[in-house]
Amino acid sequence: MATTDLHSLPTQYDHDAAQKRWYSFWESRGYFHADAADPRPAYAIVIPPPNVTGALHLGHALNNTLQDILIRQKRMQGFNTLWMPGTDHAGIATQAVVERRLLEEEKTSRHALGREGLVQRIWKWKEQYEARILGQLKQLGCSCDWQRTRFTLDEVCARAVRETFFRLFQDGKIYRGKRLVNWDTFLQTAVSDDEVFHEPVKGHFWHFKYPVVNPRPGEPTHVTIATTRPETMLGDTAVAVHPDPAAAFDKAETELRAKLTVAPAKERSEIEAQIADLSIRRNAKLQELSVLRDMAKRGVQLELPLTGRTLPLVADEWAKPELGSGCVKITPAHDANDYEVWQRHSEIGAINILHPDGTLNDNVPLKYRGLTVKKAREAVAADMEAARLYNPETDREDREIDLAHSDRSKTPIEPYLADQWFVKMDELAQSAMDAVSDGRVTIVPERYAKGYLDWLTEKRDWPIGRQLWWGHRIPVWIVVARSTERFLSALPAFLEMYGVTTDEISTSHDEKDDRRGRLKICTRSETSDEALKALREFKQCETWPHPDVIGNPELEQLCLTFRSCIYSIDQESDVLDTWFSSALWPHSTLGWPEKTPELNKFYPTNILITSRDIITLWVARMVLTGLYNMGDVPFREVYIHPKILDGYGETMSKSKGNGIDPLDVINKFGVDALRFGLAHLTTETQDVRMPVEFECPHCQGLVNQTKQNRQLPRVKCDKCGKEFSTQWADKAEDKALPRGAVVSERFELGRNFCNKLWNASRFSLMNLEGYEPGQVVEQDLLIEDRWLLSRLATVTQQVTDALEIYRFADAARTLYDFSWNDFCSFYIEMTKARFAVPEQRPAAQRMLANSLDVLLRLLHPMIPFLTEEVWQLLAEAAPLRGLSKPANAAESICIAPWPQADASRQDATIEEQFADFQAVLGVVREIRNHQNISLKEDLTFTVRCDEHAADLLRPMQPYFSKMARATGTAWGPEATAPDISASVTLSSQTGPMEVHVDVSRFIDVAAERKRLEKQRDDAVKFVESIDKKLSNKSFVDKAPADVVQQQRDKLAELKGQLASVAASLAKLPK
RNA sequence: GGGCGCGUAGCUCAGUUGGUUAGAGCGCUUGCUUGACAUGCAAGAGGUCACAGAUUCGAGUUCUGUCGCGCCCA
Repeated sequence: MATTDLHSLPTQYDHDAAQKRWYSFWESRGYFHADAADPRPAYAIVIPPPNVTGALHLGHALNNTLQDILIRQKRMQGFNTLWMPGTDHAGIATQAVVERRLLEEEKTSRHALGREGLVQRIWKWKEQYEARILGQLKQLGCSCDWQRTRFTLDEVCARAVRETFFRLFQDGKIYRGKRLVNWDTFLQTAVSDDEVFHEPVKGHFWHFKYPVVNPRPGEPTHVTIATTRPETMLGDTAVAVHPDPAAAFDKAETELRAKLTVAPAKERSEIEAQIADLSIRRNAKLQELSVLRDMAKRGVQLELPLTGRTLPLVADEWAKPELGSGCVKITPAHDANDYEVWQRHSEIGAINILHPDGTLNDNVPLKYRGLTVKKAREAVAADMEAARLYNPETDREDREIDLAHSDRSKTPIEPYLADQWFVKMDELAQSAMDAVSDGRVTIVPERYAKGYLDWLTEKRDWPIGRQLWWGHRIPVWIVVARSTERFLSALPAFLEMYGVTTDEISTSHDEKDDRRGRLKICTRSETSDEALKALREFKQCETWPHPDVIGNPELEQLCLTFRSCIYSIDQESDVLDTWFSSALWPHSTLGWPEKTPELNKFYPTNILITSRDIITLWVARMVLTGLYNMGDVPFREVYIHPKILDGYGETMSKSKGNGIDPLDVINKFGVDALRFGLAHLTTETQDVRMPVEFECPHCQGLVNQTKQNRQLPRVKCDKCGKEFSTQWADKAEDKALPRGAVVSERFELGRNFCNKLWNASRFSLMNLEGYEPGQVVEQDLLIEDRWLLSRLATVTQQVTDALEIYRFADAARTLYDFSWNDFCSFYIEMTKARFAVPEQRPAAQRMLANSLDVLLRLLHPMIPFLTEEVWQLLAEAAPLRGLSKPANAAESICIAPWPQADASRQDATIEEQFADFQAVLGVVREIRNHQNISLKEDLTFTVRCDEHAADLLRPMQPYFSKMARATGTAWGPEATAPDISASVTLSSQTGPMEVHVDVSRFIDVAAERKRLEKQRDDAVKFVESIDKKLSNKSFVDKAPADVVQQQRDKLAELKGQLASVAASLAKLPK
């Protein structure tokens, strides 16, 4: 490597240059690659695969920075370290994005392109975004093993998905049933509960009358029901009334009374009013509801208006006597609660009234078919009015309705009865609960374990099918057979001809949701799919014999059997939910189901780092599939990191316009600053607020981002008045303006810190000229050296410990304080003079090179680029380093050993000496400032203290001169104050010390009086508070003796201090 | 409705088992073109720790309640 002129390094850290230089260096040396054969103990993390829908945001930057910090530290600690990278195909999100672009840019649709065509287009999108995402991770400095990069839809993951599905199927844990799903009528797919958000919209509450068929005398002729969705009446299959209305009223009243007893005063009147209302209702309704209940028991039918159908009145607890009319219409195919009623009264049936696109289907009367929900609603209301079963004047209330919307298409969700694939969760969920309950998996912070367990406790079956094209196709064929027996007996021989053994398929036809003769065949491999494709072709071909069977009588015979014994055979068209494939991520990426050396070495991984919103969706499912497939948990620990919010406490998102692009931060502050800033804010408290600013591209001024301006395509700078564009710029005239980056001042801390380190390094490097390695013996070490080594030992231990328990902020803050205060402000300042003294220079150089070396290594996981930059420069100046046995430094800091805390260096006396020194130094500086004495003026001072303290302070003399331009003229119990002095009494570990600075040449009497009076007032207050404590008998009796003694000592000291302040005041000229 | 969390300096946050007069960064004030660093140096102002009670000799810290904010689940 070319030698660098160490005297010409820039005074500001050039982050761009370092970032460009070192990433490729690390990669080319293969430092990030893990070898399964490497015998060192393993340390592995799998990345939470970012989805290929878009680019990375600040949350990803945080998530990945934390992983990289651990990975880099563990690599330095000598582990065989693997960080497994990859991306997620994000089925619905990605398909939706690509479809939207097809529509916007090419005015075409998936239907025009076809399944293959669309999937090809999405692959193209994926290639583009994957490259971008992986590039971003590299810019962040992530030390992933890129050779192993996986994608949830690639062939390795696909094999794991297929094998898992097959095993679950074979185990009877996969079934298909009719279930109510959240139907997105725009995307025409089911979406999971997690992909749904609720938003209140203005709507109405409608009251309809349904006539009773043949009521007996005295019985009601009509039943009134209420609904927010009138059109769903066309799918009603029952009306429910409570089976025991009297008991229901009692129960409601008891609950209200219980609430009343514990309610705060101001809520009582409201609850009392509710109880009164209930009582009135009871009197008015109970009679009628009891009659209706009896009618229901008798099997009375109601007329369903507009349809010509009748439906039963049923007794079910879902009907709440205390609400509305007390009766409720039941639409099992379009309402979750009604669906439950159907489960209890299977005879009522369910009628789906919607097409997948949200228009009404053929299960409704002709005149409503094809109408949208909105149009149908109007039509139903009008027709009910015409039938005099509804009066818009009296039977319609305005109401705010909490309506479910699809997260992906932003359109209202329709509850919809559809065929759906499920995984039975009973045993699987239990296994995942056990793993956390018994500590095989630890969740940090601990409180998140509760949500995890609560969610799993419900053991809700996992809906895994999606009506999409982008994803792993469900490996199942559906056969509708005339004779299942004949089909199944012929199948093995057929498969054998295609090289498929019977253990490659699994069949099932015993689910209650399957019609008779309907058979599911799950295929384990592509080969079995090929065989079944051929079978389908033989079944469907119109001219027989098919050319492929000619000359093969055995095959022909089998095919003839199939042609006669089955109606159809089709491949399932649904794909699997993306979470099904990401659930396998920790073992699929390592090659499962093959027994690879990687699995053997790196599974279970050590830790998973993720955000709290996917603990259930992802973490829980990884645990249960890991246990199911591998028989062991996927990771030992889960660390949940904070969420970054904007200045208003809102989550950052692209659609709100309040998100930060990490690249903007990297460009402005450098990636090391970004990483350090992120680590610094990763405390145990969760949400982190980050006020966001636009950076004006004209004047670099910062413009606060507000709820108003964050949605605008152009923003006017309030500093220079010029305009710039934002992410919303769409029109050409807006786009023509220069773009204003979105950043946060919170990264200045990291930028300033990096610059500080850079300059400390620069100073060190400039002073290493002529460095020669050599042993540093104890006599070579000066006070500041021993102090620094003591501090360094402590800091090394603290940082190591903090990272061990994921206290990232503690580690960052410890390093920040040590680097800035101890290393820069004191050590470097104190040691500076030695470089000019030839006999002191070699030891000072060795000491400086060594301590910088250790500090760089401690900082490397957080700020990898700067530390590598300096490490390489240091290698030029001082290739052999170390105090006792200088040795060649590692060729890269990436692979340098993590520092060991040397406890023998921890020296209490030195630290005490330093504390005293710093305290006295502070006094001198304080007085210089208060007296407004220029730094050009020399000062003298005396210190009155005990001999011990004097012995510690005397050797520090040169440093007072160097760092405060002041000379101590007397130390010890006999030291006296100069005639005209400014004084401070302070308490140190060794006892009280009086510092008197001679200000005879400068005295500003008024300023000094002010200062002393403040000191006196503070001390008086303090004395009072301690006096109060000590005169409290129970404090003296009950508090531990050492605490009491401490207060007594303090009081004595304060009194001394007060006397000395009073004396100083008295001495001041009037 | 249930669960989890938060409320500490103008802003963003620390504060580990209760024990000196509660800390940091930014911002603000004053003074410094100090031979590493103005992205810097030195000094300073600024807090009834949301509110009310309880426990305790002692509470920012423990408990209960109230208010405000956020998130998750139903």
